[in-house]
Amino acid sequence: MLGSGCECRTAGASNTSGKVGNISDLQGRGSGPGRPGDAGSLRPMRMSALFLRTLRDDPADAEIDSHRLLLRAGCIRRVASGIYSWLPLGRRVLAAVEGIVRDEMDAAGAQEVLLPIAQPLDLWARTGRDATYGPLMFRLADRKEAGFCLSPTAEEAITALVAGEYSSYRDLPVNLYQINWKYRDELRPRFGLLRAREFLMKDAYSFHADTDDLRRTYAEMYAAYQRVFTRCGLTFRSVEAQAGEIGGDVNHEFMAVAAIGEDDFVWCTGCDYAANVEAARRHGRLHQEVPAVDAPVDAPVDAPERDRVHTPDLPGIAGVAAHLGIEPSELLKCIAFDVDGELGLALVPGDREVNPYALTQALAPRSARLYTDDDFVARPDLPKGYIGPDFTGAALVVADPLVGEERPWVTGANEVDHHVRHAVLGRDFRVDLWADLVSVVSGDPCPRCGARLSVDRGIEVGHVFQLGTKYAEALGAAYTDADGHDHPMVMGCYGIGVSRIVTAVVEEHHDDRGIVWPDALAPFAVHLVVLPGKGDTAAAVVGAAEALYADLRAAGVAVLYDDRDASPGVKFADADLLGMPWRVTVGAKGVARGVVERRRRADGTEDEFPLLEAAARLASA
RNA sequence: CGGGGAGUGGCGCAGUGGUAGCGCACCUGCUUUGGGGGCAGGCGGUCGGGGGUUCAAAUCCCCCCUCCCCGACCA
Repeated sequence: MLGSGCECRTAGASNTSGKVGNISDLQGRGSGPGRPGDAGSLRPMRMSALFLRTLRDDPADAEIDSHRLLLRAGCIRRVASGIYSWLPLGRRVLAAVEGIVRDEMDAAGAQEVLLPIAQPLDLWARTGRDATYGPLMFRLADRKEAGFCLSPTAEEAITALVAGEYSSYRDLPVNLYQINWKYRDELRPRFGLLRAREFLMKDAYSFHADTDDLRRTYAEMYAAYQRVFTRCGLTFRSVEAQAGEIGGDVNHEFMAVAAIGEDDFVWCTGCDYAANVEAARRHGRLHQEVPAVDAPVDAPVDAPERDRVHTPDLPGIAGVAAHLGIEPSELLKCIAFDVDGELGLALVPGDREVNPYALTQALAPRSARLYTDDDFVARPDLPKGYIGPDFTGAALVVADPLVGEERPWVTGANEVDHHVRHAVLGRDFRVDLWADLVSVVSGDPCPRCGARLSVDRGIEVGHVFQLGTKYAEALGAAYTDADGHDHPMVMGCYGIGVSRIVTAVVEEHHDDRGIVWPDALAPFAVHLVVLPGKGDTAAAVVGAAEALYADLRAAGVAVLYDDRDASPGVKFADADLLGMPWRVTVGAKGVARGVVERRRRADGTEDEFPLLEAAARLASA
């Protein structure tokens, strides 16, 4: 599985060394000037001059560790809900992530562009997405009342751009990317940078003559993504995702494993199967024995006749189970859905939930969706909470194979405040269609190998799609083939949440004292602390620290020098909070013995160097 | 959008009708110096905004704004 360590790969073009934990990995990081999200090289800095104020107390509105620590460490400050300023330390981390992304995108053959953030709504009308995005888009009007939006993504803009430039199969393929701010007016921004309304995203778009060519680039980008997240120090999994309504066949999400993540994903403990909860399926009985559609099933001989029980004011599974003294799994849950305007019922055991995506998939090409509260209001004959599988108004009954077990069920009586016991498949109710319907839970069998599946939470840090021709057709991105025929270009798109990675990294790499930056992302490689003390030796200690600082600068080491007039406790606490990979202490104790001390933030291990050799040793450590 | 909570100095908080406070941070001085030390003295607040009640409003009433949390198809 994927480890959390930093891959043996340097972060910037000017690196000369590739050893893990090498301070020089931080040298010269950054890219050329003028790009959004480019902080330039990592210059050394005196802490007395750094724009930084650390917070001793936790901000009251920060709920998760990464948000709390990024605020306390002075990396970010909130400006509005879901909108943040990036201060120098945070800015450097963001730039480091950008550098890695840029490095891998360039290596994968993608070319960097920069598209406008302010985009005309007309452009979005051409694909109809101005309507589907709806209030999720920030909208504005210019002085002539022309509509604009702040780009939430850029398929339209890039496709229109390519359509205007390229028209021949000889031009293809081409893969373009940008790193730019994106805007989504989220229903509920939360968790700091995790669900923000303004966020930095790398979005790439590839254009191809055919699907085979798309698949080649898709595979290359997939591999590049794995390198990006590995280099960022994230523990992650790539998972199969549900093909959304946006179009496209194959797509994968990259999930950083995190308890506070907003997305569940499923992975197999026995093979490499992994999928998000929408796309995930368990190994159901469909794979072994599939009852014929509408086939009667023999009832167990000894099943008692079904009988009604009074269950007043108990429209929920848990309440009914408790009332009757049975397990939720003994109940048959009947979920109402709409299929092309008719009522359908989905049957699953009471301890299971219907996966709405699985239902939709099972009934395709018919259009199916679960009932909402409004639907129930429109159907007062349907006793929500007391629906049984034999409800006479149901045009279609779909059941998960878990319902095919030969046993009696407790289920709704189709009458408010009443359930029935001993409802038996084949005798008391029918099933029109068997389909995998339940959401996967931990412990379910893997659909590929049968081993145990596990459900975990993650932060979606990347997503790759094979889009197909939807956008090319809508925006006229076509090419002429060798025979002179026109075809729409086949597209892929590939996103990475750059600012979200920063939060995901802190979630994974911190302790109770502060952030523990991975080497590849740290704002500085070395946090140099001077402890002059009082007395005759103070000047000598400061002199030694100043000399070491100068030498490290000369050696090109990214060093943050805590030259403040503060107590040792304050300096050490701040060093722990800020989380640079190495802390180097020049104090009276050490200087008296002619040494400086070095401490690894990640594990607390310490060692010493002779004062005179310190700069050279640290620069090449 | 529904429910809940909160807006008082940079951060964390107290203050329920009568002169706006505490801790941290910040400034000055002294002291201390290997894990957020001590003493003394300071700077800093339209108490989210508007309206109202009152002799008097951070405090009571009305409206608005902002922020946070939970939920927003599982019967």
